[in-house]
Amino acid sequence: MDQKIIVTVDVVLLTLVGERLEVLLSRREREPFAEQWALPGGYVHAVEDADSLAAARRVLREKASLTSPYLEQLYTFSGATRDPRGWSASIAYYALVSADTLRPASPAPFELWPVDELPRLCFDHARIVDGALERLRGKSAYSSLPCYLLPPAFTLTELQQTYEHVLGQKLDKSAFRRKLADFDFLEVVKDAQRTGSHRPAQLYRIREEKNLMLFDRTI
Amino acid sequence: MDQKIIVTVDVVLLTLVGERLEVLLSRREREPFAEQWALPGGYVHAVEDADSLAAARRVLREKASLTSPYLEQLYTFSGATRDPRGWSASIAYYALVSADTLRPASPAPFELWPVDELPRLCFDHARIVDGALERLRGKSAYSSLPCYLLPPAFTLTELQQTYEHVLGQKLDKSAFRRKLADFDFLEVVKDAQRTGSHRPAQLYRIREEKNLMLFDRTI
DNA sequence: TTAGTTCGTGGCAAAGTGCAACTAATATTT
DNA sequence: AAATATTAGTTGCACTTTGCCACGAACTAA
Repeated sequence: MDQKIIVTVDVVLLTLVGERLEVLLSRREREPFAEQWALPGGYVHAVEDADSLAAARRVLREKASLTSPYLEQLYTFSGATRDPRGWSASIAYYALVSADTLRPASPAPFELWPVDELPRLCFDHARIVDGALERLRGKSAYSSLPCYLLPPAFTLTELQQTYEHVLGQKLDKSAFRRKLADFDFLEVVKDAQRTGSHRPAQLYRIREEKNLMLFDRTI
Repeated sequence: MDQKIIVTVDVVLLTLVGERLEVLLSRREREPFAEQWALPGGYVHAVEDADSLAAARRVLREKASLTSPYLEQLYTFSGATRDPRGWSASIAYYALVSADTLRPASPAPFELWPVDELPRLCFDHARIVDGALERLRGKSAYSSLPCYLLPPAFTLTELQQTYEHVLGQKLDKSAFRRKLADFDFLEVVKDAQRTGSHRPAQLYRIREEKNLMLFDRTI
């Protein structure tokens, strides 16, 4: 080994609050940059973490009490100058959760910030957030990724609006539903409807055997 | 820092030889696994490498005398058990080059192996190769990535065949050319034709201002 | 009952795609 | 010199997919 290298994981946890994507930030407890806003993260613990995914899960568990959101490796940001302590590599992950997942812990050591009104972030964390947004938006056009921003059961209109907010464009209702039917990764939740102020809407969920679906064309 | 962590870069260099994708492998010079086949790679040098991309470039320069191929970060493979020396993280990159780029250095410390007839590889390098192939194949369906498996100037038939070999399926000639025209990232090389045993073919190159193009639909 | 709103589906014109035939340009053969 | 073979590049057309809009269905509220 050439010299000691700092290895951390950082997690970009995204959720949809109303029409806006928000990201979970926490105040750093230690130097450098103590008290400033940063992504939840920390050193990889070689004794405790089997791999970097396990480290990311641990971070989410410790900082946001989350157990199993959608979690995917994003990119590794590295270099000599991104951390004042020395040459560092941050293995970045991004996580998607429904907004209500975060409600319970209210007096929490974290806050949700809209992605287009972020405070100044430590290190290169602003770039990491940008990378996560680019990945989310790019991948959402041809995958079922936005489902993970919703609770387990949702209506087709809710799903369409989620796609619209993530992609930043309106979609056609009938074309959207035709494609959902073609791709065939949802199933109706029997006898479950979203009952509101008007005609009730059928609830759907991701079919159990399907995980993230990649489509052969755009949604 | 919790404990010392090994940080390396490994590069999956892919090229198209005839109809088959091949990957560059080299024999390891040191323990562990000395003399066995592995991806070109090595420790990140904190003093020498500005970041992991620079480290990957250095590896390619040292092991394959390559200066500027298409080079993109793939994924970071990490964990306590993938390297017998301890907890390690390999920041993996993949590179694409045209076959003729590798011809010059003939008595070289590396060999090209067809991706579906690989020898036993060290560490988890077989998984890393799989990841690179998955990325290449996935991304090729909606991007100009396969261009980088060709020399700077090429005919449209050569480009179509490259797509076909990477994607593993035949494409329609007229639809393929219509889409190339729509996406508009190629330009004719004036007065340059591939002259063979029959009708000559116009040579094209990637338009200078365009880098990797992502299409809004499949090629 | 009636009006208002959202859910869900169907029709249709326009755009995109797959298939095959056609013309063009060259080398090779006769 | 003419005919043949082969690859390059284009065109026409049927078929599929998409975008747009409207309609009926189901519920709440007045």
